Amino acid sequence: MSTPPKNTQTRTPLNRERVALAGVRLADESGLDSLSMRNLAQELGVVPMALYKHVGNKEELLDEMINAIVLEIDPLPADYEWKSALRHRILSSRQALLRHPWAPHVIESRQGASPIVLDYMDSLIGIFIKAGFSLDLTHYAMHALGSRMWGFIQEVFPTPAAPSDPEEQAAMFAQFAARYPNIIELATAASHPDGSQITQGCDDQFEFEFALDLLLDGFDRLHQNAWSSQTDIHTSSTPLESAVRGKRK
Amino acid sequence: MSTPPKNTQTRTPLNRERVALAGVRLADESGLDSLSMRNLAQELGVVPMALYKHVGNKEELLDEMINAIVLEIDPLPADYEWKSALRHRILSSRQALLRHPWAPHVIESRQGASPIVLDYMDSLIGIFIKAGFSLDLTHYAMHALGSRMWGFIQEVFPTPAAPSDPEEQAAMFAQFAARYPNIIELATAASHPDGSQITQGCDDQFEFEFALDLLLDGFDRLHQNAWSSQTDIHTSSTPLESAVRGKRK
DNA sequence: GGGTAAGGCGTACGGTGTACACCTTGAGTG
DNA sequence: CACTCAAGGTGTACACCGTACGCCTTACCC
Repeated sequence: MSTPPKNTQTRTPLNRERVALAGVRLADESGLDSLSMRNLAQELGVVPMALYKHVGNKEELLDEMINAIVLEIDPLPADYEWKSALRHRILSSRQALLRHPWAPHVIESRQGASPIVLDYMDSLIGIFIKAGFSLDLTHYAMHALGSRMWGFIQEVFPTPAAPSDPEEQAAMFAQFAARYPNIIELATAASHPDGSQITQGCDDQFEFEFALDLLLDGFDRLHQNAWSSQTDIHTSSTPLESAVRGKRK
Repeated sequence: MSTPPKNTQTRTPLNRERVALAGVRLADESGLDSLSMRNLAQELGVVPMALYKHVGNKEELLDEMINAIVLEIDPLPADYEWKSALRHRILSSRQALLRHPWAPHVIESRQGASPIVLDYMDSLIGIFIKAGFSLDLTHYAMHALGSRMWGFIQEVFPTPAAPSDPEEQAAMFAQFAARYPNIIELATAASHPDGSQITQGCDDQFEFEFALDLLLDGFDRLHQNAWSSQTDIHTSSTPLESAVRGKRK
């Protein structure tokens, strides 16, 4: 019987990390839809079931892929001012996620954070606490950040692609303007503002920082006004109003 | 040949809406994972491929299911003040989505809004515009709302379930406290605050309204200060600061 | 009554995740 | 050296998925 080519030395055995990294690469290059256990196995020159010696199931694979990305986030500087530290951390996370466009969708589908993910969240909470925020306010601030703590926010504001044919485009535009006057007004204003500075429709980065700073400034104000969910909850139908406008009486 | 039982009158023919509604029901009762074309067909007493006479493909089915939910949202009152109108509309959307826990995940997975979804967004934009908001600010405000305009926000703040065995639980707690001191501090504070008013860990509704009001108040302040992305963008590294703190100078 | 089209049916294909049994290899030990 | 044993890779098989394609039944209209 003919001996197969001896490639024993080229075959370094797989492990959890190499599988996860290959998963990240495959998703980066071919999209999340292409990330099947079969495709991934082929990419690694291995039979599909071999992967299960390392990851248990596909969910675990996805968990591990997220871990790999979270580890790309910049560590905390030693000394910092809370707002800029949060800002920097979150924008760094955003950069990491922008390198892996499939990641937000996967993060949202996780249930139960891995230790590495918990490390990240613990560090964010630590920033608030170290700055003297009450645990109460810290709690709600973290919830208010939501997925923004990862540097992304679900884009639920689609811009339907216009057809290329100009005539058809005009017809569709007219039809659109009739039914959605406000959307059209917004869209046309954004495409050529006064200064004609904004070229394409949207500036994702600016939009993100706009909302992030709005939240951070809001936290700041509540913190300085010693906001508390306990004292506030029954004094106003909108619980923030009194604190936000300054403690009146 | 034996004639099959004549049930012609009981069999009302399917249509797009009935299929969508059945899909909503099935997802409500059995979860989104159980919503396969096969299961849905069985629920309707029909063969799987029959559905494709009405919906084209599964994505279309999901689109239609979302439409059905959006139509549950309260209509706009005739006269309104912008902040309470937005608040009411969004909280009403939240109520609709709470009845269908699978909906957020589906909404996020959509690309390209249906006419009915666009109607909803157009109405939100209209609230801002009618209140005199600049198109500029309206644009960023809508983005800042993100998925919050639907009344949900991705919960990326999991609370891993504690094991039932008390001894094991204590061990896990100690281990947790060592690695995630801030998370533990937050969690223990939330579970028995000063007034011991909060019973369970979190109050979703309050958390949601906290963040919503924080944003709405922020929009309000920017609007009153005549905020603009153009004038602001180069005067401060954090674009909001100058406007938020009041136009100094 | 004959044509027509809508709507339901049946089969089949290629894809998925993964359970289970098997085989190969290399290190450790008598 | 021979033996064991476990880790890691293999192969087959199953249930399920979305859906393409062709056929058949039924209701209606001229």
